[in-house]
Amino acid sequence: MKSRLATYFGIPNLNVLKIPGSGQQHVPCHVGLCRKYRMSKESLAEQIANRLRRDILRGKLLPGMSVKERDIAAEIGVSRTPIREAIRILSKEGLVELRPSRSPIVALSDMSEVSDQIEVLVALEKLSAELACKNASSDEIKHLSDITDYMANHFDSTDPLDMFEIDMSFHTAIAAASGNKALADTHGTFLRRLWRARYLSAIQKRNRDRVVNHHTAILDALRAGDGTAARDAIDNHLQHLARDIRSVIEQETATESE
Amino acid sequence: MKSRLATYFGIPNLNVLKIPGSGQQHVPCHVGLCRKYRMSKESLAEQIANRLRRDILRGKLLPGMSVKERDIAAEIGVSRTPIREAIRILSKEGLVELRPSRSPIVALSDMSEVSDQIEVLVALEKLSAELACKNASSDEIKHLSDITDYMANHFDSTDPLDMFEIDMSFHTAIAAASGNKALADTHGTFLRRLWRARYLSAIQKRNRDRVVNHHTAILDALRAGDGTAARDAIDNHLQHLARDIRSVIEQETATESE
DNA sequence: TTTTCTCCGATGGTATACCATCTTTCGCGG
DNA sequence: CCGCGAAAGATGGTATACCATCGGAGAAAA
Repeated sequence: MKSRLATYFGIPNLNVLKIPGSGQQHVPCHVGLCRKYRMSKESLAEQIANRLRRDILRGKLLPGMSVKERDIAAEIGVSRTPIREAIRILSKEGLVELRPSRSPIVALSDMSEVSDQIEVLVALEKLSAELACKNASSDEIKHLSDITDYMANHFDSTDPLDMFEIDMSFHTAIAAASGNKALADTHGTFLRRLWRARYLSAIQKRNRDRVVNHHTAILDALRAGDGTAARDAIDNHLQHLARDIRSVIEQETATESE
Repeated sequence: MKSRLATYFGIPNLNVLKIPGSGQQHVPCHVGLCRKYRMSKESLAEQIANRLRRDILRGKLLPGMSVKERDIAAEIGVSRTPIREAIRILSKEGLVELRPSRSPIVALSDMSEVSDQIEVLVALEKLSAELACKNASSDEIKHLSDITDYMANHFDSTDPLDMFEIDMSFHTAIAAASGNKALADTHGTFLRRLWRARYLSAIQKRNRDRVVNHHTAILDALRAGDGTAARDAIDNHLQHLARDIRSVIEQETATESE
């Protein structure tokens, strides 16, 4: 019997053959085989964290739901140890909330928390843009340019979710172009935390021209190496985003309290 | 026999009585007793993380040293499980570096990384100050004022390490006064990451007047609710700090390569 | 019927055992 | 003497077992 984990991650039969109740004595090490067969260099815990993160961000696990170690372990077919570790990873990212001697729950972010996070994200991204003006390589600029072009040309013919991810990659690329790793990491953390709110907003408030214009303005400032203009362009872009997110959340909470 | 952990954390005899080799069957739960006796609400892993964090930041564990789960577990007298978790916590804070299938090592922050982190810290603290202008309560302002007064009056008669921690609390208090929890948390993370570099710099470049003047300027801006002035004052203060840190690190690396 | 208390099940925390991998060292052949 | 390979030790990754705690269900008392 092939474990659900194997199925989920597309690991072939030769790997992770698990007979329920047989213990783990003769089961090959996942990581080891993964590495040997060049399948995955992540530890089980990281893979599980990725899986749970996606489930949370996509809404399969809703805010407030409890995340039980044993249940998830049984569902995936691994022991509790890597599940625990995955949950800790997600808690550090702010996606789940640990409670002493209780099940962790999927973090429920109210409006004020989301607003706070947006505020920080804006500051980080403005700094990213400013630094990118000095440090971005021509390749990185081209990458940003390609993303913008693609969005302009395929906005209406692409799945909204895909387009959303492309949009995200634009912002991630700016953070990367800053050349400041600590900044890019932290920026990425906040982007992930806001993923769900951004996603909900993005699929509702689709506005090709606005997005493309904003991105173009940012790109122009980066090309010109004008730090102040880049900050302003980012600020303008994200203030619109913040407004959209707020309106979506208000709408969502209003629906819930009906 | 009292375990070293108990000794280390000042936990009295009734708690965490551990007979080496006796297993854990009849040993009371640390957390439980801790809570019952109002001793500590932290889990073992968190306590260990705190201990290791201090050891790293104070220089007992030097950058580049390996952090072996088994050794630490044996030294403290607990199992590897909470040690693992503690190490993960520290890795998320950037204090230790995880390596696949290798011992984690204490993060060695070269100049460029520290510079990057300072850059982010400055941005976060400028935002904190700006927000604090709007959101700080009179109590919070008074707290900041008290800290500044204390530093002015006791700078030379206080242990440099204590004075350093007081200085840190000034900056933490500003972040808290922003009213933005996500911001305060992230700011705290960067402050911790830079603890060692800041500490080394602080004990070398003691300059009462400069620090007090800077803090006073920041405080005045906060009182006036002048966001721009607050940002500038913070920026000025931290640019001096950055310069000091850089010079200390240059000096340190020069000494090492002798 | 309501309230309180007790007990048990669910769940997270910790300890221990085992496995895969990597590193290092030692031995053998050139 | 040198280089290569195999075996053993060190170390992180995972599985499993046990314990303390907490909350709710059910019983007992008001």
